Amino acid sequence: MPSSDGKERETMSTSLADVAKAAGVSNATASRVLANSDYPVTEETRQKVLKAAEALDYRPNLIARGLRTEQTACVGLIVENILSPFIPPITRGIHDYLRQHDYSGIIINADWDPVAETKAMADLARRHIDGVILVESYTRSSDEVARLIDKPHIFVHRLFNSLNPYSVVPDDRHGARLAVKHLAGLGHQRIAFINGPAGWDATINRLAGYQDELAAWNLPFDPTLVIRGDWEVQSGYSAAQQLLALQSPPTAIFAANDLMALGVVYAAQGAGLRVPEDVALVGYDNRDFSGFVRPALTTVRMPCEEMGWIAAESLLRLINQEVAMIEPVLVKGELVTRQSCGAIQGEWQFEPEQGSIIRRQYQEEGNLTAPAA
Amino acid sequence: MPSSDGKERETMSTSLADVAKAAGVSNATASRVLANSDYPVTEETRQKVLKAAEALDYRPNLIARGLRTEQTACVGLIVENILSPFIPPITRGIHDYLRQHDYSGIIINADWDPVAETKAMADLARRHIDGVILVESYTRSSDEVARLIDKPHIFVHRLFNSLNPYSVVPDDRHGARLAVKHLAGLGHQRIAFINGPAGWDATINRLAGYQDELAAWNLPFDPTLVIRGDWEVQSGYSAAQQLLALQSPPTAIFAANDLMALGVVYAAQGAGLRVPEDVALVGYDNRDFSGFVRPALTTVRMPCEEMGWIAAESLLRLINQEVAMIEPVLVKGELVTRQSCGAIQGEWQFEPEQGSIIRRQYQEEGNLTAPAA
DNA sequence: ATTGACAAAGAAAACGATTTCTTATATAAT
DNA sequence: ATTATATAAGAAATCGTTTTCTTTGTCAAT
Repeated sequence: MPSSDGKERETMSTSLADVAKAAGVSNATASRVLANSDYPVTEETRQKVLKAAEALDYRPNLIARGLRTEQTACVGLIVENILSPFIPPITRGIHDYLRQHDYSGIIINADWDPVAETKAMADLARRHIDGVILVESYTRSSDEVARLIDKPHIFVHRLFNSLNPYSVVPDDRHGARLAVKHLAGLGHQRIAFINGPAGWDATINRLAGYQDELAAWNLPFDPTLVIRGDWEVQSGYSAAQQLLALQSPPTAIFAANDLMALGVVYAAQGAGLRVPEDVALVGYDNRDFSGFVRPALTTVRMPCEEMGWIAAESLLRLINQEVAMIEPVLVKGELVTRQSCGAIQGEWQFEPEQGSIIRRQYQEEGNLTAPAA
Repeated sequence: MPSSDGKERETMSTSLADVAKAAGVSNATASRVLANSDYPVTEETRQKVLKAAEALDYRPNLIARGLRTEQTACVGLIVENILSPFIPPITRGIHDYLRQHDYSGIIINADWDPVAETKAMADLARRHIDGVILVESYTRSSDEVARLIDKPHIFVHRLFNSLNPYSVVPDDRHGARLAVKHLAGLGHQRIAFINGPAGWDATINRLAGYQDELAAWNLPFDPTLVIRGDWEVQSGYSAAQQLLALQSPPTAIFAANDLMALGVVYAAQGAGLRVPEDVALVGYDNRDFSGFVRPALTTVRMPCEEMGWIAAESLLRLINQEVAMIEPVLVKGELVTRQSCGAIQGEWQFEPEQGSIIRRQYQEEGNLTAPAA
C-alpha cells in the first residue's frame, strides 16, 4: 500500500511512513528499528516493523537520510585520468571495498590540473560526500586538501611525498630488490638498470632497491650500467642500445617499467640479440600487454587493486572515526615470472588478456549467447 | 555570517536562509533567484540576492535540493568491468559530457553478472539517481531495465541488439570497410579476414563490411580466407599460421581486433615473413599498445569516447524530457595508419603512450617538480 | 470609486528520513 | 501508598531546499 491515495503518480516508492502505518507504530519507532538505532525497542514491535518493511519492500531513501545525518555513504574519487594505465585497477580496488560496505564512489578526472582539482573538491562538497580519495593528484599536501574540503581524505600516489600521512603508495624499493634478486639468482653479475626520470619517488626508490640488492649479493655498483629513461618505449630502446654497445655489456637488464622493457626487447632484436638467451630482462608494473608481447615480460607487479582497497579501507576508518589519522602504507607487489628473464624454458602460449576474463568465462559456460531474433 | 549562533560547529556552510537574511528577503525569493525559477522577481531584489549569495560564497546543498525536487544531478554507470579495455575510454567520454553539464556519475562494476546488475540498479534507485547508462551489460533489453528502475537509461554496447532503441553502438560495418578499402587501395587482391567468434554483433557486422568492400572493388569472396578467432592473441596466431600455409596465401590480412593482429605478427615472424613487406596487416580497435608494438599496427579506431559522450548526451535529453525515446546511434571510427599495412615508408619512432600524455605535458612544461624537502 | 487582474513578495507546507523532546506505563525503592 | 526510575512509545522538530498557498500592493477597466 505505497501511499496509494494519489492518483497521478503510479510507481511511488514506499516510504518510512508507509511502513510505520502498516506496522501500526509511529514514524520514530519504525526508523529506530530500520536504521539499527541503539534506542531500545521491544522485540515484538521490532518484528512488526521488520515484517512490514519486508512486505512493502521498503528501501530507505538515501537522499533524505543524508539530509538529516549529513552522511551520504558516498565518497569522491579525484583521479588523474581514467585513461592513464594505473587508474582503472586502483579505482577497481577502491570500488570493490566501497561496495562491500554499501558506499558508492563518484569519479572526477582532474587531468593533472590544479584548477580542475580545486573545482572537483568544491563540487564534491556540494554533494556532501563523506570523504575523498585522491589518486595521482597534483595536490600533494593534506593541508591543501583540508583547506578545500572539510572531509577525511586519502592519497594514492606513485610520485611524490610517498611517506606523508594519509598516503597509500607502492613499495618500490622492495619491488626493485625482487627484480635484481631474481636476476642475480639466475647467475647474472652485470645487471644494468634503466631508471625513470628525476623527481619521481619511483625513480629514487627503485634505484635504492637496485643498490640494496646488488650489495646483498656482493655485486659492485657500476654507474655506467645505470641509465635514465623517461618511462616511454623509445627511451628504453635508446638506453638499451647504449648499454649493449658497452665494452663489457650487461648480461641482464632491469627496466623500471614495462614500456621501457619493451624498448629493450626491440633494441636487442635490432642488435641481433635474443631475449632472454643473450640478454635477460625484467620489467616493472605488470602492465596488461606484458603477458602477450614476445617475449612475455617478467616483471614486478604494481599492486594497484590492493592499493585501492587499502585506501578505501583507510578512508572508511577515518569517516567512522575509528582512527584519527592514517600512517603511510607501503604496498608490496610480487615478481611475475614470464619468458624475458630466461627462468622458464620451452615454448609458451600467449596469455589471454586479463581485463576481459570475466565475460569470457561466462561465454565459455554457455551463458553468453546470440539473441534469439 | 554563516549561522554563527552555534558555538560547537566551526565550519558550517552558508545556507539559503543565510543568504535570504543577508539580502533582506524571504527564503522563497532567494530560492527563486538562485535556482533560476521562472517565477517573477524584480530585477532589484534579484540583484540583492545575487550579491548576498556572492558575498557569502553560497553553494546550494544538492542533497537538500534532491530531496525536494527528486533530481540529484547524478547518474549511474553500470559497466562490465573498469579493467576491461574499452570501459575506461567510454566512461571518460561519459564523464566529460556529464561534468560539462554539472552532473556526476556513480560507477558500478557488474562483472557481467545479471545478479550484480539487478542489485546495482536497486542500489542506484535508493540514491535516486536521474538515469542509468549500461555499458557492455548483461542486461540487454529496455523492458528488463525498466522493470528494475523507473528512470531513463541508455545502452552502450558492442555485443548484442545493436539496433535496439536507447543504444549507442560502433559502426562496425563501416569500420571493416575502411580496413579493406585501405588494403585494396594498396593493390592487394587476396585479403584474408580473421573474424571474431559467433554470436557477437561485431563479428556479424565486420564480416558484412568486409564483403561489402570486396564487392566494391570487384574482388571475389573466398571463404577459405575467412577464419574465426576468439579475440585473443593466440587465436590470431593460429589463424595466421593456417592462412600463410595455404596454396596461394593472402598478401594482406585484416584482423577483427588488435590482439589477433598481434598474433598475426608473431605467426608471420615465426614463418620467416616480414610485416608489412611480405604480408600487410590491419587490425581493429586502436588499442593503447597498437602504437608501440613492432610493427605498429594500422587499425580502425573504436570510437569509445564519442560513444560515451553521445550516450551521456542522449541520457540527459531523456532526463530533461526533450525527447521521449532515443533512436539507435551508430558511431564511426576512422582508420589509423601506422606501419603494419605498408603504406608508410622508412624508420619510425615508437609512439608514446596515450593515457599518460596529460601529466607528461605538465612535466615538460616544468610544472612537475620534485618536492622541495 | 469600485472591481478585477496581475505582479511580487512572504508564510508555510512539503520532501523522507533521524533525533530530540515529551508522555505513558511498568517496575523498583522508599 | 507514594515517589523515583527506567523503559518504550509517540509527537514534533529538524536538515536545506523548492513549491504551493496566501497576502499585499499596483494598475487598468468599468
